Amino acid sequence: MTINLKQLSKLLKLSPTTVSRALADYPDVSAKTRARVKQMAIQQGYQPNPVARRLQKGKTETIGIVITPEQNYFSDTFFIDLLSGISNQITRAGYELILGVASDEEHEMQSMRRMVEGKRVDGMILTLIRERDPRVGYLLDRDFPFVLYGRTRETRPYAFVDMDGKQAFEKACTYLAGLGHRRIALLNGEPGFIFPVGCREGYESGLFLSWLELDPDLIREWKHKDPSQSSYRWTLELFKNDNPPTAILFQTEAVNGIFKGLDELNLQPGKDVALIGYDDLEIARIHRPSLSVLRPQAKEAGQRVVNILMEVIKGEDPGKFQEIHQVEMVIRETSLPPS
Amino acid sequence: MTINLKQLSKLLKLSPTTVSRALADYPDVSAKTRARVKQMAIQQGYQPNPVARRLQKGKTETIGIVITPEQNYFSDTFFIDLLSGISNQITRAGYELILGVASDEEHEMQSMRRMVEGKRVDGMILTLIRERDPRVGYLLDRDFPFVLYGRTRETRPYAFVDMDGKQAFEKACTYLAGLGHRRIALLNGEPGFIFPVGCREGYESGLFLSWLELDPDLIREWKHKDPSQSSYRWTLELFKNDNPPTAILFQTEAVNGIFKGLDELNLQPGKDVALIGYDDLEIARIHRPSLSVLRPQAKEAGQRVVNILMEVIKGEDPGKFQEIHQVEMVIRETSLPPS
DNA sequence: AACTTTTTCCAAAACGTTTTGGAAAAAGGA
DNA sequence: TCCTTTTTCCAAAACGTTTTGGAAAAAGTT
Repeated sequence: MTINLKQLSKLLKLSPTTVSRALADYPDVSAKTRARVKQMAIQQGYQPNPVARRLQKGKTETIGIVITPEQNYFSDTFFIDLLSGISNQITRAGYELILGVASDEEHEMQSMRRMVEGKRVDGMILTLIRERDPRVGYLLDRDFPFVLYGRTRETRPYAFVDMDGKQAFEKACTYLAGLGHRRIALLNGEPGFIFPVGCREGYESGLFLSWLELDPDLIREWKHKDPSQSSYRWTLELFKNDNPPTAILFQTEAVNGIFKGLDELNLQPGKDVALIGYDDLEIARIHRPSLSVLRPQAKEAGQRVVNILMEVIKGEDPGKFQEIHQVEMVIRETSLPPS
Repeated sequence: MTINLKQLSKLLKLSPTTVSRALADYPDVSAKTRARVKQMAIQQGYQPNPVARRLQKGKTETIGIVITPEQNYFSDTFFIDLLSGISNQITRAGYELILGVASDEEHEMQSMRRMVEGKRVDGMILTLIRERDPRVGYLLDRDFPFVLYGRTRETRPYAFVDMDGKQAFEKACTYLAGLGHRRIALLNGEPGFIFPVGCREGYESGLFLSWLELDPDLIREWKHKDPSQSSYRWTLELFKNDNPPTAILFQTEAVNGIFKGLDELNLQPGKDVALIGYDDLEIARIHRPSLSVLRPQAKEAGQRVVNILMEVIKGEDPGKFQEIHQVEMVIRETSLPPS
């Protein structure tokens, strides 16, 4: 069960060197002994001790990620899908994923530094990226391998996988305009993070392409810590406008607050107000009427992040890996023409 | 930055032995040199290479956990709170938390075996426990340290931290009965998992203590994979009863389906039907009327799990560590007397 | 002063791999 | 047969710690 290389080689009457090389498919061990070694290894359930291998190889075979619960990141399926893609791909590479949970920005940095400076990981994965993200500068400064899920303001080249939020919101916006909506509101995510920036760009571009005016009164931002509460208040406020919107674009995370607000205003989602959310959370499918959404492929993105990180760890130029993934639109019941 | 012990000892004109022992506060190094060593270590930013230490110590200093996304485990704050408590405590101990994400029961086992048989962890944390859980037998068979968050059917002693679901549901049930409710329904979690068992026991005990009859028509179970959909159907079905309930106990996870069902039946939550959910998710606080809940202290539980696991790894008898934590009841707006 | 005890330090071994740099054995070529 | 090349194997070193088992130096005792 817990046999090691020396014992295995004794059993085979071979040197540890040969056994090690046989298992690693080196060409300088004969096919016959290689087969014999492999068979015995399986029979004895031999698995090389990862800690010893790491020491010798000078690698930790480990990737780090730090998540923060205060931001409602785990709500529903999106993040776990991303994590699932990451985890599976890391396992496939024979690596380990170590997880840090930090309560705020400061602890987030602290947790990352422990991993990096403590030589506990070979690379980092960063999520929930801010517009100016100190983590990116930190990692670039010490030339440490990392990949972002998202983007940030940084002139030096770095690797990232991002969803094309701009294109997604542009698509949703022009779609609604095509249906005849003229007053389209944007309930955007918290300023400071990078994602809402793209959403806004796409929204404005969509308006422009549809020959619609941008009305600042139709744009608001909710708080990450409390998406429902802030979006609820914001929805009420929005319809005090004497020329209220007939459609709203938003992140699905905030949908409970919007539904609540519309309900209070006696407005029916889909019928009186068209809605398209970003992220296909469970609530979107379950709600009646079901919510039209923009659906990012989180699992695939997670896998790409890992594959890229492996290349960067190998020494490839991070600047070569900058991927922007398209986002599909799922039309359900809340994206009707204005009544 | 990346100085190692040998280099540090050269700088100090001491042997690596002495430096190592000085940093570890061994008594056989003089106070003077200890101070000198520590100061230089800080100045040079020396941190012992964890991989090398692990090899020498014969420990991985790593704890494993496997989560499964298909079950809606990550919904909202509960699980991330648990994970947060676990992670923080593990870091405090100088350990690492490695995470596996498995899509189903089979991969869950596979991921765990890789950690255990691949000597990648010193101990396992298990969550989302089934009534008969093969993971527990597996770990007990090979005498591998682990702690459950939850319980299972197993005669051999093992360590666990569990919430007192029985007491919680009993408390909620007698509370509702005390308000005058005579028809109290239970919308329980999926059979096969351990948690609904306790909920049911508490529910039945609560009825008994309140001199109420148990009516099997008032008990249903929803599916883990799709809590909202199944609980929605179940809610509609429940009120076809010619003697419908005036109150429902359930896991908050399923609340969207219940709200949806009640809405369709033109029943107002809180007013026409009293509701108490288990788990204080965001939706519970945000909803109007706000949802009365049973609130488990997930973070504290996570910390206890880790502390216990550390003891078990040290060789303590796991049977000594069996904790059942009380659950507090938070009365909000959905637990009024029957109208 | 001579002996004992305590304090302070360190060389060497060990943890379990992989890699380096040959060496022995087999095969091929003349 | 003898020399060269190729194939097959392995001893030793290395990765960076901690621990073991002293040894030297200092302090204390008589």
